[in-house]
Amino acid sequence: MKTVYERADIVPLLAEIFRELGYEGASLSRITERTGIGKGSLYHFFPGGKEEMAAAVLAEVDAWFEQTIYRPLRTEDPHQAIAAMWTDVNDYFRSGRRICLVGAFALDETRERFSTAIGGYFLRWVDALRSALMRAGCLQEEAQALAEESVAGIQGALVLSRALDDTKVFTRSLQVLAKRLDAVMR
Amino acid sequence: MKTVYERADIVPLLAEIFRELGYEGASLSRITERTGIGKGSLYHFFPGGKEEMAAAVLAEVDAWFEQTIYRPLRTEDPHQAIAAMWTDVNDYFRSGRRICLVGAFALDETRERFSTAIGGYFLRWVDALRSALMRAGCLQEEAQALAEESVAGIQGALVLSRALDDTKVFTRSLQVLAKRLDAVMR
DNA sequence: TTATCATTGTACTGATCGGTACAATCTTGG
DNA sequence: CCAAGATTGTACCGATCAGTACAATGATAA
Repeated sequence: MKTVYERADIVPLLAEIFRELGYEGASLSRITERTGIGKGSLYHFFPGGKEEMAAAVLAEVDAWFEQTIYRPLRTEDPHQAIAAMWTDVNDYFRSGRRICLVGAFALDETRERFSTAIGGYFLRWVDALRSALMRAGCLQEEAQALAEESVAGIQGALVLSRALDDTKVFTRSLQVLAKRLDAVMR
Repeated sequence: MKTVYERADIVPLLAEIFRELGYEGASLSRITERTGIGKGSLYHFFPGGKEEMAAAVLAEVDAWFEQTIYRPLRTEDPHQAIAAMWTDVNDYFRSGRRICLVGAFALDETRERFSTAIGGYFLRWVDALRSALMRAGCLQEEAQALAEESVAGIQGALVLSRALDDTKVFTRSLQVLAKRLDAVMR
């Protein structure tokens, strides 16, 4: 018996493991144990080993946000795009039960390994949100501050809701942040 | 030649290492390498091994916040205590160059190990801040929401400023959060 | 001084780490 | 069908992991 995978099927499984265990905590044996995928397959699709696996996960996360969140913020109706962002983010992070892999990597030495990917993810999120806010009537400085506050607020809500083990903290935080943006968009 | 330590001298060194490397990333060999303290000494003071070391670090962090931040928020003049909180937090986290160990532990599986310590740290922070806000004239619900938003905002600012590698993001975020509290305290 | 006890450096253990080698198995195109 | 290449399971590698054992060294008090 032999199960055959594609690289595209493996990346989401890896993502969940890195999310739960962190980069250092995700050992090859725990990856094979949780996914049922042997080392042979893993090193066939990711010859660069664990670092390439994590890089692939980061790239997929980035692509999802780029397509689902950033691009609409930059190009579509700002009110609609921002409203969609709040609901998409709440769904994506499963009301705080799921963490932001990029944010978690930013906190420990893993940051050094993936600094450009991590920096780009947050830089483009803030930029895209600022763009939407400016098109909705905000001045540049105010839009920049609000965008930073929103993105940071999401990350902080993930930390706090997980620490308190309370998904309501996350959902409520998102509502507060959303209302703040609504208040300045005219 | 033999250097003699006390447990109280070791804990801050361990704290810095866990902060930079995370719980899984902080191996015994890297601890001895960075601190110059041998395994003999470490297991003499912390017979429970790495887990006891991390628990001691968490306890010291908690004690520092309890004494420096939480207690003043609960018992002293709320305006002064809140103002002191912002400056103390900015100093403690070195304008975002230093991370919150408790917040970082909350994000990966390390949370399971120390869930009560992690939950207590954030619960008491939010409670203390809410207490100060209520004494300053806030209604309970508003005070609770603002306290959660402030604590989460600090954690998020740490993530974002580290991801963007920009201490100004952290300091500016703290100023924005501080002004929001000032605005509702009358 | 000497006896006692706390503290430390070093050598060691078995387990697990990330990674490699490679033959066996599957899929696919001719 | 068969050949070629893609994919996988398993055994293995040296390095490092957390933790233990213990003798040597330091401080302390009688």
